Amino acid sequence: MGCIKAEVGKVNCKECELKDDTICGVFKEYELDLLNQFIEKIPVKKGSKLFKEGDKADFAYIISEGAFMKYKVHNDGRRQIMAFTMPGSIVGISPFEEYKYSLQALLDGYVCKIKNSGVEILSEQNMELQKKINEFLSYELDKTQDHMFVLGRSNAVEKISLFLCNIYDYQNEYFGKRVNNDILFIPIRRVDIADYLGLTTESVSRVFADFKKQKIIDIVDRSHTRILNIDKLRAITACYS
Amino acid sequence: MGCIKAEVGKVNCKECELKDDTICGVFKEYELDLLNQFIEKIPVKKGSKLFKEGDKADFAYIISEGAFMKYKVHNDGRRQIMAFTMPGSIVGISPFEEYKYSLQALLDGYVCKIKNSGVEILSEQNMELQKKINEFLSYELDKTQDHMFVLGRSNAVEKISLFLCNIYDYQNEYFGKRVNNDILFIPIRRVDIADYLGLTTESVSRVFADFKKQKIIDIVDRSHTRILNIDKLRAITACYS
DNA sequence: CGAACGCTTGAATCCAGTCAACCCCCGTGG
DNA sequence: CCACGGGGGTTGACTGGATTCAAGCGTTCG
Repeated sequence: MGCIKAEVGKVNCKECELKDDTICGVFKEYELDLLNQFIEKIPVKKGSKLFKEGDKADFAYIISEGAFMKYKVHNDGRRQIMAFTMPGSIVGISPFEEYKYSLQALLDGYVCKIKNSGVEILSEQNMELQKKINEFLSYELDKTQDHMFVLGRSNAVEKISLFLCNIYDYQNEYFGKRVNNDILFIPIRRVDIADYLGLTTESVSRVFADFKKQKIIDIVDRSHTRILNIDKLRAITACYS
Repeated sequence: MGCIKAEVGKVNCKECELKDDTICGVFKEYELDLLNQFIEKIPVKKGSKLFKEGDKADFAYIISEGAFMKYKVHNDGRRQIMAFTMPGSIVGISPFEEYKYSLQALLDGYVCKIKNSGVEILSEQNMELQKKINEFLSYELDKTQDHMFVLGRSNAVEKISLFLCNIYDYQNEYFGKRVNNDILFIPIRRVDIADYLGLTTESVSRVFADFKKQKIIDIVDRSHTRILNIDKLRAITACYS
């Protein structure tokens, strides 16, 4: 992925390749030194949790490398994954005392850890940051509401189609010609896809198998799916245009 | 409801009984005069739409009286209601060019209409407002994510139970002893409840009938439901605690 | 190597959707 | 006054899509 593997610990925000794609982009050159004092870059192991729902919301995290999922679990074990979160995003930023969701890593990666109190200090001096956070939250809200539609009003085939289209578009937008656009890297287990789309693992498996039989996709391996007929996928999701 | 029926048109924000329950509460006494210049109070007819998804997002609205629903419709007619919105809330506030959802009135009421550009001007001078908007968005996001869980991981009985519990709690919190706490005023058609919960009208009807047979509720009329056994409802939704 | 995990597939089940009929209420207009 | 129509709601019979349960396979990893 196109981001630097900075040393762990203190980093130099000025040299961060990702900064213009994140919330850090609001800072002027001279402000980045200040930002540096609040930020620490730390590695994250696949499967580990940055925080859990109910934990004290002390830190926000800017994702530098890797991929994460936000989710809520109820006491009978049912889980709903709210969103997958990719490099450049900020998570855990919160005006609440406690986190409202849990965050788990899908891959090894790096995050820039910053005190939420630090964000607050910075944003009191930087109107642009406030505005950016606003925009970010509005954007998150809209994405979440779109996903509500998927959960409430789509069938299994439509859910998986849209899921694949979204990943296809993401991969094309962010990597362009640098990767094979037709092979999607999906480091997400079936059970996580299921909990994201409001299905069971079996149903996810069956729809994938069905798409394969129809030659819409090819299942390369657990985490790679080749798109053979994007038009057909788009047709299935046409009503979401 | 406990809010003033101000004259239509220009209003005096200083005298608004609702102001401390809304985003307007951030303004100092002397700032309310400035706010006045941006705000206009207008009546809203039941069934009318304040705006539709895709409309130019020129105005935000603070709900003074009435009740509204936010929703998205797809081109094949399927609809998902995102949330119901009550007095004190602000809707349509947006950093985007266009609204991302539609807003329709469930009841006759009043809203305070304010230019989004005005909100922007005000918030550049008032850090508290920015912060309040942030809090509001974070709160909305959390509520939305909770509802995602309902849509993705609950069955029909749980959905209706939670729906009723939420209204019960809302009514008790906001009206306290002033109204009969057991009779819920639900000015929402079955089809709207269905589109909110990801069900069909028939299913909603059936669950209501089932609850009635179990003496959990009594259906007074179309828009009034009496809660006979709140404990049983809470038990059904126990996993959401 | 064995155990655990993740994934797939099949068969049976069931919950919610679909289709259809009917009711009630209410407003309208002859 | 009543007839009519339409919107909203309910109920029943049937259907079907997704879940559940169960078995089996391949891969990974201690």
